[in-house]
Amino acid sequence: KTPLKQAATSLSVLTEIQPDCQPLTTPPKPKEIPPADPWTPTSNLKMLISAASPEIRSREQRRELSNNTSEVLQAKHCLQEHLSGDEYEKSQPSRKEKSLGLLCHKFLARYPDYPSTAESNYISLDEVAEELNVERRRIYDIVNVLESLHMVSRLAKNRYAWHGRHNLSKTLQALKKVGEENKYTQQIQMIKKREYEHEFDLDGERNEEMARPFGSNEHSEMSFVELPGMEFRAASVNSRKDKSLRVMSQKFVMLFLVSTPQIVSLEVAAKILIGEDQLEDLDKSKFKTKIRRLYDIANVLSSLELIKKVHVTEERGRKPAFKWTGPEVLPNIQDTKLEANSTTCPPPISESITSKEQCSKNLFPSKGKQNFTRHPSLIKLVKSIENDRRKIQSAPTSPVKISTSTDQTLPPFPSKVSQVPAMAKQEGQSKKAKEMKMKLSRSALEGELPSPEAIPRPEPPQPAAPSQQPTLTPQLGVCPPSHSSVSPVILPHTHSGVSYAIYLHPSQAHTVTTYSPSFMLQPLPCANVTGIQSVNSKVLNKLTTEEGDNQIATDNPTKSLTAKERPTLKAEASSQRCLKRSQALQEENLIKRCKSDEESLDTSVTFFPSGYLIPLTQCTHGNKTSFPDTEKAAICSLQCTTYSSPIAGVIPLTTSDLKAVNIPITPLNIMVSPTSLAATPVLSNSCLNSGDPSSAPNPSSSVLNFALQHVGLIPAGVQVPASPVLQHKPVSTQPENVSHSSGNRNPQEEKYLSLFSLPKESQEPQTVTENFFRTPGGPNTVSSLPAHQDGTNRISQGTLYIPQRKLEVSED
DNA sequence: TGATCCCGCCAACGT
DNA sequence: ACGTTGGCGGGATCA
Repeated sequence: KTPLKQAATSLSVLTEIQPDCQPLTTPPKPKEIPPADPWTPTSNLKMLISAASPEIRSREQRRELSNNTSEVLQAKHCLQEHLSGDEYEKSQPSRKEKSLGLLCHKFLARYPDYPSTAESNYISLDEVAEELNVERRRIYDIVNVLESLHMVSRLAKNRYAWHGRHNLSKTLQALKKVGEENKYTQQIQMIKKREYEHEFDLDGERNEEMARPFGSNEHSEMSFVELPGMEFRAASVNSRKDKSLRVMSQKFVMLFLVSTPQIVSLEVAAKILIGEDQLEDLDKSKFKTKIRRLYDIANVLSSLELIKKVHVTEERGRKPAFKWTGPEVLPNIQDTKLEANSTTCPPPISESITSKEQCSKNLFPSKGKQNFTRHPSLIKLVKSIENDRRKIQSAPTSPVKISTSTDQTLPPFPSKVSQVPAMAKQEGQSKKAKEMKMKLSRSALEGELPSPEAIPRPEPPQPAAPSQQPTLTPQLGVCPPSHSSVSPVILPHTHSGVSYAIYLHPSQAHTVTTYSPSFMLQPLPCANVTGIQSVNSKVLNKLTTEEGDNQIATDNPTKSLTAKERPTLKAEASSQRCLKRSQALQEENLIKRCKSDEESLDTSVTFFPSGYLIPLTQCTHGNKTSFPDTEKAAICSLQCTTYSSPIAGVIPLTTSDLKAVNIPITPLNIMVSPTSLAATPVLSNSCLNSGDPSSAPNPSSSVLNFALQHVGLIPAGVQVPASPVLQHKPVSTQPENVSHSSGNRNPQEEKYLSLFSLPKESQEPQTVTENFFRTPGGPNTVSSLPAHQDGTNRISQGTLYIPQRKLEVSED
């Protein structure tokens, strides 16, 4: 059965790429079949082209495809050349044409990003291997990493189920969480520090310090594969103990999610991954092997557009690294985001399911997808739920230890084994309850929202269902939905086809709902820093739009739908470039201003904690949940103590708490500066924040996480070294994270986009400063906007950043 | 050259 | 015993 290496026929080759979603069934393209020998180089090229073309066709702009695309294009060129003088067939496919990245693209092209729940997308390794004409071994590489992201799950022997990106955000959240728990951030710094030291003192004996394992608390070998929530892998058929690739892939991703400038160099990643298991064996060959593997993983992740390759230039030279380009991962909250313009963007559908913890307002969980796109979805929902349930039941019983996310409380996802039983239990109530709930929520919604269009997702009351769908959102129970004020409002745009996005501070959200849109204009006048920004952004926006750029917000609605189903890739936000520039400028300034060093670092460290107020409420809720019981109990208590001070009314420094609102009224995207809006103190926000699906990640939770880290850190005895250890990243870098991918843009991102719409990002190298000193206010403000994305940023606002090293990141 | 990473041997596993 | 998975690292390619 193993596919013969070269046996594949050209026919099969032609097959791939159908935009259509049905995978296995894709009928062979009738296209022309080269009469002659199937294996001429030409045929290969054709194959490549065919693979590439769909993407090309799509309006791309996005440099996004970056490597892969370019490769394809190159291949194409080659083809042309060859065609003209095809006699001497070039050698075979050329290494590039066989690259894992390309292969992965082809693989991904066969399945929809967001497969409908109903349909079962099965993957047969044999078939795929045959059709793509590669050895099965290669498919394993791809599938393994996809599996680590829960984009596929193994069903049985030669079978996998395709989930697409539905679970992605949940998975990423989980990974982020685990990463945080593992203190990867610290580990990274540690490594950097070491390197740094090495640079200076060449003697570099890796003695004492080097050898010691990171942080005092050995996060034991939590290196297991975690199954974040959802996927319950087919119990029975679990294969060999997961060893590397899968785990490695997850860890690799964690590094991105945890590190601030979301850039991770291979070297660092390899060290961390190695270090984790074995203590230091600086085995060179081992290192090399690790790197090799990382390339494999990186290729797949690149194809998924989650990362992209860049080069980091330090004094030492240029090092290969990767930058996260995937969706921003919110802290635990869930993100039901309110999609401001669901129309335009492919909905992040699955988005995570929220944790029930939040009171979210999920009432309006709009996951964009269904809300606007299709109603009948309800039915589907139910179905999917059932499906999920089924899965759960079948979940493996083997205990997996997952330190991570398992919270017994209401885990955002039902994953851990331990949870399984609970879930099963729920089953009973299951459907019916859900349905009822749905109804309720729906009605509630309708009452609130003027337009019937928005269909609220039904929420399971409890912890629920592991459904992959976004559907299950938060529970009503916690927070009565009734509060429009609290929750972000989505106004379905009824009239004009155009969707608008308005971002408001949570506090104002209700206002919006309640009042006429006219009020929207008010905020604009506000002049704080942010306000200024917003103005600029507006201008920018306009410009961009005119250019015909791919402004997501303005794009035509129809497109989104299509896009959703299509495997194609989205381009990167055009805005990046601008952002980068601005960042660069800022950085420059900053750098000039501060050249401090280690000392400063110390300072910063010290200051860190101070300056933030954390809303109490949240602490209780979300946080609690977030910690795993036992082990972290201690920490937890600590945290609670720390944070419990009643500061409910306080608003986090960050300006970022914006809410997105979709309003039909004005055709413009109006950005309200958060700050201005923020002027009004937020009421009890626990609910607000946490619940708000739309943008802000739950601040408190983020804070907690952050705090956790610190707590752990400090007590841990890991004193913060004077060196480059602290790395909080300036928000500025964040913009890069804007996701282009089809569906996963979250509101925040949207906000971002709107704020800065810039010409698409170029490939020029950008310079990034890892740590710099940041002053409140001032030019940096801009950068702070995106800050709310994670707690860290939020916190960091008051912090000082010291320029540590300047890195140049260049893209290929 | 160094960065990438394809290839496929072959061991661990499942059945 | 045989087929499936998938570590692993040599060494070919690419830049």
